[in-house]
Amino acid sequence: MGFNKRVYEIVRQIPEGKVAFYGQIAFLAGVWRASRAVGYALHRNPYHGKVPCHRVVFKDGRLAAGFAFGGQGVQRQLLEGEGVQFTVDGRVDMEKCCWHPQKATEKDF
DNA sequence: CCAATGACGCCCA
DNA sequence: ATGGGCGCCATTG
Repeated sequence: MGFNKRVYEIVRQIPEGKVAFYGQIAFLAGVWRASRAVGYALHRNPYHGKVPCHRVVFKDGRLAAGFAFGGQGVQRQLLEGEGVQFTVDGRVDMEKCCWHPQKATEKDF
C-alpha cells in the first residue's frame, strides 16, 4: 500500500496555518487524479495522532462535510487555532493558506 | 478477478 | 446558485 503511506507522509508534513486539498495530495503522491483515493486513505487514517488530516480540505477551500472529525465546526476551530484564515463564505482562504510543498515528500516517518 | 465504496473534482441542466 | 451525474483511483470484501 505505497500510495496510502505516501499520502500519510505528505499530509504529515503540512505545517500549521497551512492547508492542502485532496487533489494536491494526490499529485504529490504521484497520481494526479487520485483525489478520491486520498480521501479514502485519510478516512482510514491509522495515524490520526500523527497525521494532521484536518489540514486537508476541498480544492475550493471547503471543509469535509458530515463525517469530519466530529463536525465542520470542530475542524474549522482546529484550523483557526493554527492560524488558518477563513473567508466570510466559511471557507479556508486558499489564497494565503494554500500549502506550498518544500521538497520533501518522503522519509522521516 | 470483479463489484462496491468514498473525507474528490468537474461538467451540465 | 443548486443539484445531479459521471469519471478517477486505491482499498476492501
